[in-house]
Amino acid sequence: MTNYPDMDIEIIIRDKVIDAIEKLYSHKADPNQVQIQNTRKDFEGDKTVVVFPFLRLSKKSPEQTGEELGNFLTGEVSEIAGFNVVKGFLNLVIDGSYWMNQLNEAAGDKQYGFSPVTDESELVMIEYSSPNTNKPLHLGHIRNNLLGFSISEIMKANGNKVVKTNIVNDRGIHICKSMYAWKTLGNGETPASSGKKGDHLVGEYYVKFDQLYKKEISELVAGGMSEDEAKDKAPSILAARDMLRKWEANDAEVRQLWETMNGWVYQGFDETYKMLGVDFDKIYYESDTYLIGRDEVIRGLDEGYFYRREDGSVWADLSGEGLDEKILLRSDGTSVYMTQDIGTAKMRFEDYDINHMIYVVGNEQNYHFQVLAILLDKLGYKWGKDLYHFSYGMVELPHGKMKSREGTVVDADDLVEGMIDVARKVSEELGKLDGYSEEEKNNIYRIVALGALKYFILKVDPRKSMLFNPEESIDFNGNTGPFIQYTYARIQSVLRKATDSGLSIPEKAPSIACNEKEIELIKTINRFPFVVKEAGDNHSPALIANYVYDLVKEFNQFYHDYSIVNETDETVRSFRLVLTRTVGQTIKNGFSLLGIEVPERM
RNA sequence: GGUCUGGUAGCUCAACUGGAUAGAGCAGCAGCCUUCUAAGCUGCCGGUUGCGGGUUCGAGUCCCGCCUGGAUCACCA
Repeated sequence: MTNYPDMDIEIIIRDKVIDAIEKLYSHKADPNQVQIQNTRKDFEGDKTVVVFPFLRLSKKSPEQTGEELGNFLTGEVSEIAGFNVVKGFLNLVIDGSYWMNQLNEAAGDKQYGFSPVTDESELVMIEYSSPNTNKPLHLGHIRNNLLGFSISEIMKANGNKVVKTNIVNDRGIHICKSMYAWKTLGNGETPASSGKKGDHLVGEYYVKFDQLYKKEISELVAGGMSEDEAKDKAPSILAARDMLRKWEANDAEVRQLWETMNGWVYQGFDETYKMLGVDFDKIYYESDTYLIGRDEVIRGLDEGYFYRREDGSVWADLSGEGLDEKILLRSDGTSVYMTQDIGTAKMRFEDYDINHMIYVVGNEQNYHFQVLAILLDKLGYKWGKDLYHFSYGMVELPHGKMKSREGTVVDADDLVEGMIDVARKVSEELGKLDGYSEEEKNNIYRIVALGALKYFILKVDPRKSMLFNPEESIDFNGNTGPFIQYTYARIQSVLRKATDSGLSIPEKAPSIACNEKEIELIKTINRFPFVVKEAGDNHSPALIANYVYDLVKEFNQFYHDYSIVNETDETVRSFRLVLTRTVGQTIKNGFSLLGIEVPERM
């Protein structure tokens, strides 16, 4: 009999299964053939070994093979207290003392489930958000920001150094449109003079430009011009293009206006970011990177990776990679989106010693990143083909995609504000916060509202598109952020009650004979570090969200069925208090990976 | 049209990457507060996993063909 106190039970089982196959059937089993999973709840046992893969080696029935393996394992591993075989599944019963140890591994560890970041840790740079500075953030950006922030936290928890970065698309024709509209129609309106948030104000002028442009087009078409020509000749678009040229030529007046309006937008964005609880370690601006990108393209041209057409435009021929040709510089020498991304990548790798680069960008840009990876590779960057495009699905409304022109955009600030209103209403109806100051209450409304919104978005598989119905407010009951926050607050309430009545909660749980719910809870807590790792490997906050929900559901059943503070057996009470506290800690840790706060009361 | 991607309960989502009887929430119905927070707990109802083949001990998951939604293929970003 061997004891492996600190080793994970699954590793032990895997090793011993391989031993067993060798001893019993004289075959070497491939470790990958050994499939171990948590036993489903409707069967007796804790860990299950799938025996089908070994039938070829044992040349016996699934039942008999399972029996033989079970007998071997029970004899070899002290933690295995018994087993049963159902069809081709060997269910192992793990001794209660093992679970008690597992609980005490987690108990009192504020960093439970997280791997430490060390000097040797790899550096992961994560780009997310990446707004244009001509309009405010909307629901699509919210998904991006929440995913980006959460992935960053998850990568940290997996022991990586993380640099959160943002590339701000602060130049280009779209910015000039807002600028032109403001200049001609704005009468000097400012955020201060109008009381409007800066990004919203600039966004209004972007819309006004579009209206003006459309009007001019229809007038020109009415005057006999073709639509294509009208689009090209409308006075407003000519003026915007002129501004862009002046901008590139460093025209003082245009630059001044550009800086002023962008300043308004940044102030607005900062508010929104702050409210969402997201931040960045390093911000890049397209206005700083596009020229570097242009130089890189020229270098690629000189070195023969790209070619120039007769009109002067520069292209990459990717037909060898099964893709099309891609433009890199316009015939007038100005740069496109791709150019800028090449420059930004170069700057980043000069600024940091990056091991992994992750771009959090919607799946509508899959092609773009496929091309970017190839281009960087061609330009000689060894990390080019290794960049990871975290491609997430779109947020759809009941009537389809958000269209700014059709007014179906769900504004980020409005959405958060609306959520806070709902949180306030729900909370006031329940009346549990009576006696708190307005400030305390407002903070709780904020925490709950954001918890609801963030959980709603993060619980779905990021790769899939998701539906948001603005008509129905996000739920606060069931599988939701507030339900989980509520359970956390409830746990804190129990712990307060314990200390208030003079009970001390020990660091480690005393050994007791656990009931089924307690074992289930420990098993669930025990899964957390694996879930964190899996979430990192799969880049999926949803795995964390679904896990925390499982844990909380489990706890609420336990809470309903058993007393904690009111338990009369002192040892059992101590054990349950430690268990309860550990569940609370695990909820908090899990939610921190989603960027969701937990309230002490609600 | 080429490429990529999705289709699971009335609705919104899961399913440990090929494992046991496909699970939750919402909505609907029926119960549980004199006791640690009822934003909770317990039941009931709800499914031919788009359709048809194939691969194997075993398929929602892998392969092929249809049906169907979406994205993308610009001197837009």
